[in-house]
Amino acid sequence: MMLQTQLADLIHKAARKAQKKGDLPKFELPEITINRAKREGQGDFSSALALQIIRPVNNARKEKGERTLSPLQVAEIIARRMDQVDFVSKVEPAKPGFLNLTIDPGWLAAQAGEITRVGAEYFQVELGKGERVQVEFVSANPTGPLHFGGARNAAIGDTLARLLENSGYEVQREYYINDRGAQVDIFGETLWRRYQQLHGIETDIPEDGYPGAYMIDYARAIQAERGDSLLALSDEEAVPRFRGMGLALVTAELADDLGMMRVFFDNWFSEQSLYEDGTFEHVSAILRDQGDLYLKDDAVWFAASKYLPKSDRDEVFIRSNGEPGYYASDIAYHYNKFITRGFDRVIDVWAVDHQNQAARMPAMLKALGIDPDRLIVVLYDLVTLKRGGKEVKLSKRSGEIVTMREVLEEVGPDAARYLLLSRSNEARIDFDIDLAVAESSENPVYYVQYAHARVSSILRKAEEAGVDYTNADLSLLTCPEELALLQKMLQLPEIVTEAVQRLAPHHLPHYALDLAKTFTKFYDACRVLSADPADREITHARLTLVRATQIELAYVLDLMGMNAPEVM
RNA sequence: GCGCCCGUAGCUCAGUGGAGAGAGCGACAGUUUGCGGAACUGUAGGUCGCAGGUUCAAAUCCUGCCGGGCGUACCA
Repeated sequence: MMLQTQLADLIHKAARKAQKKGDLPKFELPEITINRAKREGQGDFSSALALQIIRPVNNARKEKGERTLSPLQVAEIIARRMDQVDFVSKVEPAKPGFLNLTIDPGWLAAQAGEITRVGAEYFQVELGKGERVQVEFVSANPTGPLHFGGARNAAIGDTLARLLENSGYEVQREYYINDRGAQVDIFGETLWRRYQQLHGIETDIPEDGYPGAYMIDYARAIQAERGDSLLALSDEEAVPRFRGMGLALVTAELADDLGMMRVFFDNWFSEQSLYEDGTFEHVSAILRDQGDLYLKDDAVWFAASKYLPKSDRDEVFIRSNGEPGYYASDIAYHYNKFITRGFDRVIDVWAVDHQNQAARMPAMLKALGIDPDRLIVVLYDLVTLKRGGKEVKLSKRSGEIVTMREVLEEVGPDAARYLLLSRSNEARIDFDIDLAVAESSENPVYYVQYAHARVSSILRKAEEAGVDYTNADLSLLTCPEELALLQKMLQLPEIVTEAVQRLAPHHLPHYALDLAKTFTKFYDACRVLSADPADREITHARLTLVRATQIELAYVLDLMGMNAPEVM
């Protein structure tokens, strides 16, 4: 159990006991929150419980005609009722009413041994209890290569999935393929025209088609496989054929590109399939039977406003041309997620320009009888690319785009993932290519990985020297840098909990940098390896601490989908 | 116009109810015959956009305003 949870339990029990024994009046206690101390002399953790409950305490006392208490006195009362435990060495009430707790240094030192014994599991928090959650992300239109903006989606979605997997959730990663509708029809037609052009036929691509050169590459791939055998097709025959072949090419390419980013999907879900397997029909029937659909201006509308008290906006369900609207697909898709496949929770990762769409999701879920809280849409802001201090446009009017692949080839997946994760979802990112490739101190990616390489180097040297530190006397770990490192290490479960509960993966890179920093300070202050026999014991203890650090650094890097290099 | 998000150190950003607001980079001044110097130490730098309010306690919650981004389709 997380240290803070244990401390909160301890204080809760003490307060309850004080109430039972009559030291404090009886009333429902608030949830106990534990804060990390910010400065020296305030212990390691604190609780402000006494301040929070001062009013009900004194109200009750006044009713009984008793004298009122100060928050500090209440803190003292709680402190007196606290159980003795091995991990807390000091409990100090402090003005104006805090309760400061100090972690026992001996217990702290012993955790280095626990970590080496248990491994990365030591840092895992059981939050999911086996809950099945789907993370749907990227889901870019399958009409061309992934542009670099999609890389942020990939980094966020995949890291959320990793966080959840390591916190007791059963996770599925899904890519939703928008393989039907006008967009892909035009894509198919463009491809067909490009194919014809390759064979010397004079024809233009559609006006609102896809002008990018990559379309010619796809046409070449088809040409390579089928030669000119498809030229005889009529337009009516060709467009769907080319649409299908193009989609297959693009999805294979998407999977390949995402693999470069170390992102792998468990499932690629076809939008079209919702219309082939009857889901759409079924959902339509449900809504129709509930009276949620109505006809207006030759289109069928879904009465979304019925389910959202603050909104008077309805959504087109079937357009006047007879084609289902995008929202209709979304209803069917989420019916499939929650009802057909029965996920307990679904996370959709969308760019912020889909904010309105996100706001409309609760209405459909309510109409389907699904608790809207089971779906969380994670919105993230856009990415701009910078090179030489200047912004590089991700997509140009010519149809050319800066692809995720070309950026990855330049900066590598580690730097890309770290930098794309390092800002909160709502913040816009300026991705500086020059910084991403810089092998210098200004690049945090290298600082973190370098710490791991350095740790590995020490352990490698120890192994070469045949040092066996398995039964080290960890009580020797007493200097400030050693204890600071241990404190920092034990913070990870809090960070992970925060990241999972708020679906905010940006806490990871910040923590990783912090951890690397704290280790490097220890490294600088405390010599680990020594040939002097007098240093034998302390060397063994410190090697245990270094090994524990290695386990944790590797784990944090893995949560971010990054490599933990032993040599750089 | 309306809706959502953002506004914190020179720059890039953490911090969403707890004590005196943090980190990285940059600037300045130092450190080093050892485990990887891609290092370490120190200094300077802030009306937390502005104004009210709630609270024992506000960068954090509420209201209004200012500035910026995004959105406001029978597109996905």
